[in-house]
Amino acid sequence: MCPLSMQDNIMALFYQFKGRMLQALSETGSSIAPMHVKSLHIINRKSPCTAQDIALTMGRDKAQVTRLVNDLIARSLVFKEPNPNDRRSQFITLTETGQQQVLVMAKVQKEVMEFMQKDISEEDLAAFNRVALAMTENLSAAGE
Amino acid sequence: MCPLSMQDNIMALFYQFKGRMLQALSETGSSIAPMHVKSLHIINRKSPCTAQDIALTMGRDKAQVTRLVNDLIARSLVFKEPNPNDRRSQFITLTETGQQQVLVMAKVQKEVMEFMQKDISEEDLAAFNRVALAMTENLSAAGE
DNA sequence: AAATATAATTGACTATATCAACTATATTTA
DNA sequence: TAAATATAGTTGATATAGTCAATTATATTT
Repeated sequence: MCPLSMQDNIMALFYQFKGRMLQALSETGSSIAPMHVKSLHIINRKSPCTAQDIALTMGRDKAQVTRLVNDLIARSLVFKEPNPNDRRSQFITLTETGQQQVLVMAKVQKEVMEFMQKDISEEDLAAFNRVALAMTENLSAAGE
Repeated sequence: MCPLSMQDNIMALFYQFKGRMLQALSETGSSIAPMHVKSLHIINRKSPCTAQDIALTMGRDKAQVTRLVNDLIARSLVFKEPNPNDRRSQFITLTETGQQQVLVMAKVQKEVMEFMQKDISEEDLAAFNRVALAMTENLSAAGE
């Protein structure tokens, strides 16, 4: 259990996971970028959703979110409505097409996850999940 | 053990890990980009190392590698020598400064890893590591 | 010797990401 | 309530990451 070899394992897993997700996504035929996928998921989960919500959830710059949302609007995946509580901000909502896209992406994610978990026991998966959660908590605690 | 919640856990872990590594790296004072770090590790491990080796190991474009190596040379972290076996290519080697930089980066990685593993038992870590390896194998098998 | 392959470079381009300045609105406080 | 301050979002400039096609100089194959 040497920390360095574990580092390598984690990095390799990250790398493979990312690559597989990208490939699976491109195989759906929809030429949608990873950042677009993440934004759509956030918009799908949080309602109402403002640009600020997206920026905070993704931990990214407001400027980038503005451009991201503009791209999504240009692709007819989302639209904006005025926020009745605050005239500075707007609510961002999925269009019909956007909702369909979210379904496709969820399916792709599920398939990659299932492929990744093939031949791994329920107990092992549960343990992995539990440790991953503990690690995430350790890392996020480091911030403050 | 629902696949979707596990997906979220993995993504969150990846995100936190990446962020912590970036932060820890910037705290060393060396303003070095992630891709530079990766290249230095590769050059450190493989000797002799050509631009082609870096491109293959990182799975990136040759053009990008050329520019990456030029940056590293400009920062006096590596240098080039003629490859005696092939006059088209050159060997890329760490300078003294480059070797020091690799040591600093390895220390940073180790610290983040240890922080991440805090209060997690040896058994759990071993299980995590084993499952991570199995998952990586599943994912890489998917390619062919 | 000619054709083909490979290593590296360069130019042009696109995507991703961040910072600082700005506009418009909200909120706080004096 | 008027002035100061904070916040939501946009824009411009710039940096980093990544790709494609063309080119040069060697190597290898036929």
